[in-house]
Amino acid sequence: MARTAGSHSADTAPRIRAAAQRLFAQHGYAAVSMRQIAAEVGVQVGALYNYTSDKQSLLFDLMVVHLEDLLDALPEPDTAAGPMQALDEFVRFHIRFHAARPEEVFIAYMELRNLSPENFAAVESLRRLYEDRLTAILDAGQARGVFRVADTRVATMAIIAMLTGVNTWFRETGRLSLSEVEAIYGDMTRRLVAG
Amino acid sequence: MARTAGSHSADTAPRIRAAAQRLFAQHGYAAVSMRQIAAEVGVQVGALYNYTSDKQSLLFDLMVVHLEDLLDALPEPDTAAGPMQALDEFVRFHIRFHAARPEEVFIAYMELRNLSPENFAAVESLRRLYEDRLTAILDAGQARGVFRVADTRVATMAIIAMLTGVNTWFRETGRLSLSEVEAIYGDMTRRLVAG
DNA sequence: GTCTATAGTCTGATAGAC
DNA sequence: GTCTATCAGACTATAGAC
Repeated sequence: MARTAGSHSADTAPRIRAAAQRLFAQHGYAAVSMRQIAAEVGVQVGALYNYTSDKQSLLFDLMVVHLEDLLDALPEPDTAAGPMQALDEFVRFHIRFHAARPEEVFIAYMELRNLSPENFAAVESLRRLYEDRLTAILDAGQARGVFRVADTRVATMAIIAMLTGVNTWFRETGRLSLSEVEAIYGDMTRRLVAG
Repeated sequence: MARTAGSHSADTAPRIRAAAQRLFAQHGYAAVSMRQIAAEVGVQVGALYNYTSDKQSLLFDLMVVHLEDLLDALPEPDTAAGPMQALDEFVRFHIRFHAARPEEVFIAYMELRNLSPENFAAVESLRRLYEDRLTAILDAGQARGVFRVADTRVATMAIIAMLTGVNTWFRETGRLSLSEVEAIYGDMTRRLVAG
């Protein structure tokens, strides 16, 4: 595959993605200029528009890929194992996945209002699919009498908020290891829903 | 008290505050211009600088006043009543206070990275004081054997994240009333820490 | 206290050379 | 595919008239 004249690097596209992600997470979408992104990549601003139609779709792509990765990576519950183990697996997965991607998570939560209405709707429906996976676990546990929850939808929102909150304070170099944190949150979540 | 020549309204200051709060919450600090704020108030942009030294201190003031109000409004635990009741009161207070101030809460969480380093430190120390109030309740309950928590600091962060998350989905016109929500979260929190 | 005018800089996006 | 140059407008903050 011959390079087009003037092409200096075959992987400009992922480098633009990475630069946008880093800068959006650090300064916020609205505060970052296309020129800043170009400088981080090492190209001039005009070159960015070979890879993205505009700044908005740079943000939208980051969010969609993140949420699609999240949905793809979430393990299917082992129906033979029961709801309690499914819940435990969800908790550990959520914490591990989110701790590994602090920038993506930050952007996905903080920049929702900078999406166009259509893009916002698309992102929200992906997020809703993820929430539904936890609600299904809670409903199954409730039906079998393993869980006793006043409202599975409210419990879903409560648990996800609690788990995602880990990203606001957890540091690799901190007092607790990630697996200790997983264990503590696993315990808290079990107690939250136990029948 | 005579009006200065050219003064059209004695309460321009609070109207600037209100406009900044509304616009920052809706569009984000970085996306809002001083001209937009001035237009919302009904003055020209130059007039704003009679009331604020710059855009940054507009944001900082909103956050500080919000957090000071929060700390002032938080009831002192009734030491005779015991930790379980203190926890319940904290939960209900937190949900009620935050539900009543969605804009302030949104700004206080989303715009931290737009604070200057000194302003960020000041805001973080106020937030820390609030967190400490919950940690103290958990420590007291732990000491008396009423609570059984693996780590009171982690439980503090988990509970506050869970409670604050209510603001992302609760609507006055929704399926549940605010007092129903308070009751559900009160129950979940008790189970989270129960000994 | 509010106005208008302005300084100096930055913005997203495009056109056309190479 | 990347570059330079450019458009048309917006930005924060200030100065000085009233």
